[in-house]
Amino acid sequence: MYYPMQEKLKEHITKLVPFSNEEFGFLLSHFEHKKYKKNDFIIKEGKDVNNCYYVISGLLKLVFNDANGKQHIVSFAMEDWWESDFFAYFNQTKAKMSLQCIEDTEVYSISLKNYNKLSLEMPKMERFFLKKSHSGHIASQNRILSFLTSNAKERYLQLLQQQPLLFQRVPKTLLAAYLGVSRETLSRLSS
Amino acid sequence: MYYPMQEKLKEHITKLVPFSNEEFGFLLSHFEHKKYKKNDFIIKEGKDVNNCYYVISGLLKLVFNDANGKQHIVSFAMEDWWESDFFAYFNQTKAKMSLQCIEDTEVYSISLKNYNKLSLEMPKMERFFLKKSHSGHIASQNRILSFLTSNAKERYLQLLQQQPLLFQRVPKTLLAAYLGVSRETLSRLSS
DNA sequence: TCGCATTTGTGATGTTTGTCACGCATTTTT
DNA sequence: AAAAATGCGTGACAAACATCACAAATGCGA
Repeated sequence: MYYPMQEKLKEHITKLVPFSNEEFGFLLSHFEHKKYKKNDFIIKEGKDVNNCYYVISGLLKLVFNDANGKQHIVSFAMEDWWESDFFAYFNQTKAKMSLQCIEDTEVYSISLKNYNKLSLEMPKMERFFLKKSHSGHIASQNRILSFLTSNAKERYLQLLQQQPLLFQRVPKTLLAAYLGVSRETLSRLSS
Repeated sequence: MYYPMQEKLKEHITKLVPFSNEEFGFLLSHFEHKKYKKNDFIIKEGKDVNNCYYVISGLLKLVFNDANGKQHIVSFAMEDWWESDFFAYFNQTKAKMSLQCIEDTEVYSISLKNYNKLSLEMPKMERFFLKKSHSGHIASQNRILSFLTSNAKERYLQLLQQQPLLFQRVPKTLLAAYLGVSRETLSRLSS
């Protein structure tokens, strides 16, 4: 029997760190497969964050809601991304952000307990997590740099170039909340 | 004989992951101790990035210089911070940023070769690097959030609250380059 | 298919921030 | 000690961006 979801994760992981089929079967047993519908909350602000998520398919937004009711999008999590409210996850505190489905989404989830267990049992898996964390950190730094060096129009053009698919999949309002400009300004930039 | 610098690193590491004196001696042998003077470049844009640095004492800035000759400060690295141009370091490419001393600075440096060697030889050390990388990633996300949710004055006040020491140690011009505002605007905010 | 919510564009206006210019104090260099 | 560079504040003006208001278009559920 063929499991395309498993193959996706397997390729994703072994691209960075090689694993045999047996090893992969073992590490997979630490994950749970879950499906969510559009608009479902995977993580809700104020609640516990028990899991970290690998996106098999679909699209998520990691959102911070400020005191004025405005939403700010820290990241979009697409296919092959790992996402969570990492601070709350690793420190076992309540979520300050929400993780919500923009589209129907399939994920593998791993609890912190299993994350730690797996890291201890399989040093190669800890190596994988380390590499992923490095790229996440680097990606965040690049986003910081775009705020420092670029104005709204330039950030808009950079995103259009780097993630053209996003413009077909999410409403402009959300892109504005990601770019840090108002909806109206974004609308004027794109015309 | 007493080595205060070694003690600093030892405490810094064992706070997250415990090591015996023997183990620490072994891991320390993978590092080099170096001293730099104010204004020295530790990493220079366009050059190779052979090392990652732990700051024993002093103060560094991680800077990106844009096409217009403006400098943008990605981060200040103080005592107990780890810093490098991580993209260039892990991918063995030329530096896109510079790491320069704001004050006379002492560091421990580790080459990528030794970083990988150490990670393989001591799983606990890989665990330490993983935890450090997580906190770096989380810190970057918080910085992104401050750009999304706050205007110049609010970001200025947040920095003042979170890093009050910085205001005594670095010129306002650099703080402005970190906050993403012009020197003049920052000057008006603080008066 | 109808009705309603969501999405998007656009004008008018005000606020925030950047840029250029200047003066003066402080620090560094020679 | 003189000269040069750096740091810092401030005025005047321009550019970027937010906000409020409204209308048209689109999508989606009953």
